[in-house]
Amino acid sequence: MTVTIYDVAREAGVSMATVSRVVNNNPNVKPQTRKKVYEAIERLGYRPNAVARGLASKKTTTVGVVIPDIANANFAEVARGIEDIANMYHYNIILCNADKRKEKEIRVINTLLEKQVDGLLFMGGVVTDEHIQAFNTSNVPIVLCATTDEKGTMPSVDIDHETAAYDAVRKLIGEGHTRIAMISGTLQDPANGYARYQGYKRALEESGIALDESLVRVGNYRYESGIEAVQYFLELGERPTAVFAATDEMAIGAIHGIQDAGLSVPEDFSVIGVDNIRMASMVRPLLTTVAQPMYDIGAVSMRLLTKLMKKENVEQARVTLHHELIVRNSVAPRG
Amino acid sequence: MTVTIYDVAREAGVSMATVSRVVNNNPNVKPQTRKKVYEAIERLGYRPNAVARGLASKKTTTVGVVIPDIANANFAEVARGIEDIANMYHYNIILCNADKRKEKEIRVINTLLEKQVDGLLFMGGVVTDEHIQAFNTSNVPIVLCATTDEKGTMPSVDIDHETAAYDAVRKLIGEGHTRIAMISGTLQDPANGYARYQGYKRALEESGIALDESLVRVGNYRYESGIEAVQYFLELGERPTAVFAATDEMAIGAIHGIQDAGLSVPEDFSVIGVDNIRMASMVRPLLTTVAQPMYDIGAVSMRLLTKLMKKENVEQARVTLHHELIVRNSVAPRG
DNA sequence: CTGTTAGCGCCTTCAT
DNA sequence: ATGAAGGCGCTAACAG
Repeated sequence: MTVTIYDVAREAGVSMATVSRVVNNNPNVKPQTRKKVYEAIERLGYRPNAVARGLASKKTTTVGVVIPDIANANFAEVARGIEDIANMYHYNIILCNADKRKEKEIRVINTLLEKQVDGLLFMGGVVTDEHIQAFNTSNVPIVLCATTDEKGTMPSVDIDHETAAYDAVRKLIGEGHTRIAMISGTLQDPANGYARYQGYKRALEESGIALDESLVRVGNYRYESGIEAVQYFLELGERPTAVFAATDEMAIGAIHGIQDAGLSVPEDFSVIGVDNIRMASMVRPLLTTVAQPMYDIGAVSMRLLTKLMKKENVEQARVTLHHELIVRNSVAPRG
Repeated sequence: MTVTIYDVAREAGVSMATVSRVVNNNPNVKPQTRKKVYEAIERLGYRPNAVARGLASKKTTTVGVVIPDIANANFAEVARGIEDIANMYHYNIILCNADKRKEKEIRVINTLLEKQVDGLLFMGGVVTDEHIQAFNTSNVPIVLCATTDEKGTMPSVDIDHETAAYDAVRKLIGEGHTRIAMISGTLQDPANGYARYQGYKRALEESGIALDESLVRVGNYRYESGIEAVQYFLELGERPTAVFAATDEMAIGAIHGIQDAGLSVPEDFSVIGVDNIRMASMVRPLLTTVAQPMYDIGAVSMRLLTKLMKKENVEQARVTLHHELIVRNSVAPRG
């Protein structure tokens, strides 16, 4: 049924070892022999069995990527960065989704490890002690991609979320706003949640603006929660004039919530987000936001992983990439 | 270094076979023995090696999913359907992206086959003869998911794109529109391209509306091409009053292009799309569109694949799921 | 209910 | 430059 290396060897009149060599591009094969083997492979339609190869060589040349949330808009771009570098180093990558459920994330990590991947990328979710515990059972390197662990013990590639938020709010303050609301993520989320909230607080503090807790709403990162938050803000006695959303998707919800109430962005209300998802350019007005270098986050984390897999020594295992304010049309000076 | 089934056997004072049995939930093990083995596993931190297991059993309990375009908005929802069913049948799924490049799609298919997946899902891309040829070298079942091959030789799960387009255009006609433009996909794409164009033509024909080729623009499925198309329409002497876009993303581009020109949707211009991507509800006005049952497409195709993998006999290997018109706010009667 | 024994398809020394 | 042979870690009959 299935044709094996042995069949090819017989067909070509050589030994299995030789076939193995040509399949693996080992230079120690006479060109003529190589040709014979290739012909036999062609004739028989031989396809190497990666499972057997993995068992024998103890390497699978594949890295597993766990995606806590496949619907996350950042994901595709990060994945592209990962893949480009992976291809460059001849690794296959396999993606596994975990639906944002911690239990499933752990399960997926274990599945990938059982499959003997040569390395693991954990992308953009919250990293708990349970995760760390699962990571610790691994004897292949793991790097966090677009996230970090609080303790800072794992290799990781991410931006400085606190400063990103800080810069966004500074932009609003720079335009003269003082009543600045925030639509936050859950504060249990260190990166997209807590850190961004801290950045908001710091920017206000530095400008001598008192923090007004009634101006902070916790959302769930989704569009709808942006709408809800803004509806709440609009009913406040003393309305804010600007809102900082911890993610673009919530920022876009905010824009629409404001527009649905008959107000205009940015004339009546300025809105700024973080992430620079593709949709930020697919909304009216175009969203002003702080861009994360998604592609680079993916590329750099994969590059870091290749080094770790090759046991090259890396100077800096926690890298922080730069974010950038993207000025578009959703922020205006206070009227 | 790595602990194997053999180590566990020694530690528990049983044979490898017994350890294998408990790991695989074979009922033929005395509870007491089972307990001993579990304890040994715990003590040693044993993790089964899926590669070795795959080689020995000739099954990997994993199915590969090739994703021609990871940025495609439908993808996440389809993937969710696939996964839910896969979990139900205890299959792991591994995703492989191919960046919409045919050459890479073929490569990914081969990689997955080399990895000895038990089945393959090819999701939503154009299926060429080269694809078919690659599929034919497989000795595991393959099903097309959210796409079909022209010849109709492969198992597949999809909607009827021609009728979906037809229904969308009928809706426009029902509202009194007669000058109806279309933003099409590339006509080489049988499903999202050609079939939807055919549906457009049929709807016009049936209503006695002459096809005006100047009202058809070919886009590339992306937002920007929706904007461009509509800019072109707006410069026409006799403007259309409604536009049918072959995909929601182009439809949303159309909405914004119209708005950017100072006109209103749907007052000045009706817009309808196909797909019902999540963003269709994240735009103003909300997009009227024809919904594809993405989750179901994923779920049904995975279910079909499980049957094929178990060699159960399936009555109908090409299934067509129903689409549905979702009336929202982007279509109005002709003014 | 448990142990023994062959492989699964390939890589990898070690000879030659 | 090539071949022979011993595993890699596990499953699957087959015996008992």
